[in-house]
Amino acid sequence: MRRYDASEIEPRWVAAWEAEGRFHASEDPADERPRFYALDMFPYPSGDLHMGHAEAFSGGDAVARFKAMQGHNVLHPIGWDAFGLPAENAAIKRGVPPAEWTYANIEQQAASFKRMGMSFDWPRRLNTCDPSYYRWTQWLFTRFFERGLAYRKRSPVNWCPNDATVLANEQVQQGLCERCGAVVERRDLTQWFFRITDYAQRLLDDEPELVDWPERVLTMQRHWIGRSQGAEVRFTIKETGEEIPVFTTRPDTLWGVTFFVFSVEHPAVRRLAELGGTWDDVSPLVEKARATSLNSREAADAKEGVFLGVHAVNPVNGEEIPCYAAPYVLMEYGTGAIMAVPAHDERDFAFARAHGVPVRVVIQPGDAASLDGGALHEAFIGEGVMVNSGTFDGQETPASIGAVIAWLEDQGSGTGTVNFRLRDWLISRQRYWGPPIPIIHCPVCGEVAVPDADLPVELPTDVDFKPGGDSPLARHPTWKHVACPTCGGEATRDTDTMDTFVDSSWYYLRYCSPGYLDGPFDPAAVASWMPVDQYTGGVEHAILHLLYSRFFTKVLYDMGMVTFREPFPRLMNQGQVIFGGASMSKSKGNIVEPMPIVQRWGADSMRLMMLFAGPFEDDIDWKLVGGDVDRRPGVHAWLGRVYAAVGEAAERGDLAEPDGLARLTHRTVKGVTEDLERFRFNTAISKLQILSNEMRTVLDAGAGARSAARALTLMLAPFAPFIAEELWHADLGEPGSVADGPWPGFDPAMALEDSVTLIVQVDGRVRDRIEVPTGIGDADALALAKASENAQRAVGDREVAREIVRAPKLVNFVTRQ
RNA sequence: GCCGGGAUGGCGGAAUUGGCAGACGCGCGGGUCUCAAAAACCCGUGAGCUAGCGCUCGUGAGGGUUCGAUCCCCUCUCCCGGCACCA
Repeated sequence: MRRYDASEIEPRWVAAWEAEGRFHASEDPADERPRFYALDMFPYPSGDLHMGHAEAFSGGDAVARFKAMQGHNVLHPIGWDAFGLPAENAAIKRGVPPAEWTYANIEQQAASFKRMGMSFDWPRRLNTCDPSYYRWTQWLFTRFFERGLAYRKRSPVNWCPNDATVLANEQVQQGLCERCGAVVERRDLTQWFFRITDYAQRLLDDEPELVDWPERVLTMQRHWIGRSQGAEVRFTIKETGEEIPVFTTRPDTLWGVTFFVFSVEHPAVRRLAELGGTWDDVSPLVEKARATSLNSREAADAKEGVFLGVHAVNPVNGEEIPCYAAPYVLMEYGTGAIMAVPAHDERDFAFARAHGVPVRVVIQPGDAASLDGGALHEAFIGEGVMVNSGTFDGQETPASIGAVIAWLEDQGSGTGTVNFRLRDWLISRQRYWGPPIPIIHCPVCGEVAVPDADLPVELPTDVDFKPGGDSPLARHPTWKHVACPTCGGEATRDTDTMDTFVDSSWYYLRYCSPGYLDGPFDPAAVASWMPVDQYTGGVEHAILHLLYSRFFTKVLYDMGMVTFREPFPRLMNQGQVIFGGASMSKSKGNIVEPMPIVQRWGADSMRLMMLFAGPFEDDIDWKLVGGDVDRRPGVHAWLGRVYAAVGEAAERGDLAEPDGLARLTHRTVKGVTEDLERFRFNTAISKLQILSNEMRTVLDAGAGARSAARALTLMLAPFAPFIAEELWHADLGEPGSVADGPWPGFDPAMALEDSVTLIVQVDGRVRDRIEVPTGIGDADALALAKASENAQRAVGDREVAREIVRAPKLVNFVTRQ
């Protein structure tokens, strides 16, 4: 008997597909097939492909191939997110220029993808570090700049001392650098930002257009945007007369304000403390805060804080209350100062207790008893009735909040407002491996965008790219010196580069027309492909890449460059590939790589292992499902059986096929089609295994199975494209590529089981099983059930009180107890 | 602390609308073939009781609804992920 040998089959088809130029999306206007844009998050070239890529792309490719077989004109592009810190750091470690290292990895990954049989539209490949790409990243920056969406400001920012660069808030995880894990520091620096906060509300409003996003990603984004409705209330500093606004979600507690707190970084703190004669006490707190990261792991002690020696006047009642500076108030949220209501806020309560500030109850809980005679043991933060609040007494939350806001606005001491947690996106980096920010600083004209005709501003190659205190570009002797585009005078280039997430915020648009020279993308091509029909990628981008891309798309929409507001209506997150319950890492020594598996058992087996291991969105623990690379995977053995069975079925030609097999084939087509639509690869493969098992039985009985074999081969193609192509040609003798389909259809009547098992229960317990025709009626089913000896014995001499009949599935006799 | 998702055999996991729990696969046990082994193929495989027909128990724990619950409701435990002084 012939033997399945992936190492003989697969390289042949890699070469054949390459030679005939398969998998190109058609731009022919006469091509009337519906278009389908299947996009996988593009990889980062920091080495060869890892297990995460293998998992994600096995799934993404199955979808792309499935859609193509169904008759869609599929765009399934590939490219590389090639700029950025990891590649740069790896290059530095190896002592080679980042470009050299990056391009070498790209070629390796491209070769691996080809060996895996990914159905990419190769001529469209792009990479973000290519000047022909980042020219347009820079062009987009200048458009943002013109619209006031890119701006420079000095502010406290996240600084990674190890990578020697600033980081976006989104890149700080629990106070640590997302990339290297170093403790992030806080520095006051002048940096470039994108005004994503202008789009905060729209990022929420357009959520209904994200028709198929994982719920957890939506909640993460919602939480990150962090919308709070409330009021801005203006307090006056008694000693200076200046107004200091605060944000509160509970203006109904204004009558319970007993002190006022500034963030230690608030610009007024030093001045007020000096005025109040307390600066010597306050300054150590300020110094301490400066050294702590913005997203510090340790929340500041809510009790820590110092009296400033000045007072604030409560606008609702004119009361004078003490002002403090305390680290528990964040400069980054709200206005950097708060009105403190200890009776109704946990942190304010703890602070008040520690500093001997009075606690005044102004919200009475529904059950007044829980106030314990007015002596609070903890803050009451729930809803209730206003008390001790002048004319507002008796009003109930939440209606009271609106009433107070209306009154504040009438009084001119406050306004209803919305506050967001989202901060502007810090995009400048003091590193070499990114697109230079296309701005020229002119002593006369200020910040001037590099004219379109001068783009791209190319990265110099003769530069010491190692990270240092400033940008490597600043250290180049000549690069930054240019004439001002506006006045012609001496000026200097901005020497920072852009965050790599800027590059990846628009790559999906570039894929639609990768060689386009008149803009970042051809509007007609984008109109015909976008939005992406199915986006696949890791959940680690739940906030970063996905939020930024949504923001970019909305800006482009406002610019009239695209006609849609959301780029990715459908998103699927594949699970992580882990090992022994933990992520794979060099330090743990538990790294498994896909290519050795491909070499040993073939790409088809590797892909099937990934997709059969469990639901696509669940994590895969390779320790549990992968085993030793030298041990033959179960799916490989299965492919061997398929190879044999399809071969035998083909040899028997048109020998009659049992009706049962034909029915199973139709049922399998129905099930696999539905499973593929829902990313249920594991159950789809299981159904194919059931079909191939049945084929084996039929063949062993001497019957034919050719049409089952043909359908099986077609349905196998999205998962195991090589063996499917081989069987299609060599065994079934079909013309063309199996990848062109067409995807098999099914007859709904044939997809029904011809008989089902009728369950006979007595008091809910299964007592008999009877094979009955699918179309059996209730009366016949009941008659059969009554005739069951097993059921009769179980009923015994008890009386049947009720008969539940659900033909054709079940009859339940309920006896009188 | 808050938000989201989970918990099913030795393992990965199946199970339309509430209707045979454990599909499919791995592993394991037995067998065929072989001088032997590997491979391949066949049979078995939730637990307990039983000579057998069969019976009982069983989807994290406890309760509820129902003729019937892995599925719906309530309470709880544990696990994973995210956020974490957000005023």
